Amino acid sequence: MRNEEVFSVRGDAELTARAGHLFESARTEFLCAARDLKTWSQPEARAAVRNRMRAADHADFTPQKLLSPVALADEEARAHLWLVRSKGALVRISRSPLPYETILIDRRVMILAGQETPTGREYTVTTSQILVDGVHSLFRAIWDTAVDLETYLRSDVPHLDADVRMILKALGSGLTDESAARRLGVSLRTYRRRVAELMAELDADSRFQAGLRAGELGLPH
Amino acid sequence: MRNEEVFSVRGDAELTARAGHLFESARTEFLCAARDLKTWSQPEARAAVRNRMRAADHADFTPQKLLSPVALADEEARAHLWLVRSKGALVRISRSPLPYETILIDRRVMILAGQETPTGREYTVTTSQILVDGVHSLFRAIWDTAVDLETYLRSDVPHLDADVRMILKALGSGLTDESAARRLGVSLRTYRRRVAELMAELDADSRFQAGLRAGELGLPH
DNA sequence: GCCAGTCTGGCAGCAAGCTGCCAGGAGCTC
DNA sequence: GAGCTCCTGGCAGCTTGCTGCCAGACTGGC
Repeated sequence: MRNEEVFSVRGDAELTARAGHLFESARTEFLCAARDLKTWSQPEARAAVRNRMRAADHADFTPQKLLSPVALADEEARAHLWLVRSKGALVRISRSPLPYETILIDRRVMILAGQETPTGREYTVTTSQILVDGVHSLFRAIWDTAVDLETYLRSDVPHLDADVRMILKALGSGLTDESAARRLGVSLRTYRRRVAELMAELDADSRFQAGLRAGELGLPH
Repeated sequence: MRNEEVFSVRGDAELTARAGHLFESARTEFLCAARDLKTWSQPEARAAVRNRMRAADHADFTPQKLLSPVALADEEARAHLWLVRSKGALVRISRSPLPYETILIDRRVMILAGQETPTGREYTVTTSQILVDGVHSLFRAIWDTAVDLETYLRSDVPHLDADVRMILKALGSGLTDESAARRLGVSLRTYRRRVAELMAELDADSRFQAGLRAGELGLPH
């Protein structure tokens, strides 16, 4: 393998210096997987992608951002994501943590970020076609099972809420309302009220649809 | 980056020669993502893993195989998977194609397979920690959303069946049985019969549960 | 205290879903 | 054609789910 196909840099400055042009060179595809929005914060890279966005007609250049749910933790982050989205990027949320950030450009270049260290984050840049293709297919696999930002937010219900989880669990276990209500120690009326609320939150017209949504979002987890 | 951290080989013989010892060296983790069972067919590698399995106490060494649904196409493949599973490996099925095969050993070594060529398949082997960690986290993400072999087979229904898809779609769209039956041009009785059959196939007691299963399995796709 | 707001559970009635039964019809073999 | 199987759809009766309405209970503020 030719040595120049893989190299590492340490710190954002060095990354910008040695790989900044790669961001500019994006032509058809810009895939980004990250835990949150902090990693790719180098202004230069952002600017490069922004320029690219401006220049391109969006039909053939749509960045795709794949994030874990923690990226939605604060309002600022959400606002930024909506902005990104409004500019034509696709944003999806994966259930998994994605601790190591990844960027794929035009199925040609891959940039992987390592852990933060005192001397700066280390990045590995590669153009090895096998490595890029392999990671590309993994990215696609996660992308396919991730849910769209809008869908995610629309049903980003308080599922931390223990009550709702109980209802979901009861529904998912296939009990009748009567047994479920008894098991949860509430009246039939209240149980059904809860179910109706849950269905409203999931924007579902039927229980089947509610189950479907819940399953798609992986809610019982 | 030190050059020896990444190298490529062409053909199974060369892979075995230069990386065979890595298979033997697996101590705690052996992750494998593949489209089907044909790729990692080199007897030497298989034997190495088998040896490893025999030697280890299974509590701290469980290979994890992640496959796409096409791996279940024929009976022979299914039988093999059951065998693998009975020996302690975990097998999961991902909805995505996974065209490029990946092996991760002890979070230390990664082997990616490229496309088949006339002179043999090309493999890239790397021990770069950043690359390995990055791919490892992507693998984990897919693994988390993939379904267990048993679960998959239990409900590996003929969803290729256009009829069933229609029913699912109708249910998923939140129509009442009456509208759905009208839309599908069947009687209410028949529609409900179909729904009941579907529920039986999904092993569901309630429509919610059926929806949940369907959602988990990504059936509307 | 009194008032407002929120949550609960019973009741009642309707809508939706489920299923056993049976009558037809299509396609098949003999 | 007779006999058979498989599928369909109507009917009927039952269960389950859904929801509006109202009464009671609790909380917090004034």
